[in-house]
Amino acid sequence: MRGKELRRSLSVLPIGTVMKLTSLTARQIRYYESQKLIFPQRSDGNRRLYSLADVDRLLEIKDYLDDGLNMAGIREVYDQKQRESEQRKNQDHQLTDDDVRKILHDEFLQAGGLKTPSAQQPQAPLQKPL
DNA sequence: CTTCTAACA
DNA sequence: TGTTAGTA
Repeated sequence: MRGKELRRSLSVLPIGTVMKLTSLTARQIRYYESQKLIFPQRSDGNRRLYSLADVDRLLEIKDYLDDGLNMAGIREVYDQKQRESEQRKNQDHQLTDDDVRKILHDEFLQAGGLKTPSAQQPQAPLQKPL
């Protein structure tokens, strides 16, 4: 269900290939990395290895540059998106007061033997959908 | 031959 | 950003 995302994240492209795919110079690609806009992996003898996701990101960076943004500005955009996705992760694992109330209530019924664990229909989900 | 880091007539 | 030097 996500084999494609996995392959998009596989870092196997040398900088030379990325140059052709993005029309950027090696200098620029390395510079953007120094500005923390991309994080290619390293391998072999300290050589940079890029993923297709990295290539897309570089293409995206080029667009932002055309829109007049500087390195710091682009980084803020990505930092912002990263913070938003982190909040979503926490949100999924945070139970609302109502959820806690329901869980406690269900456990109480089970402990009292007034209800069979098999006939559990209105069980509170452990986590909410996105 | 390709890539890397560091540096600048 | 370009470019070059000296490596790995």
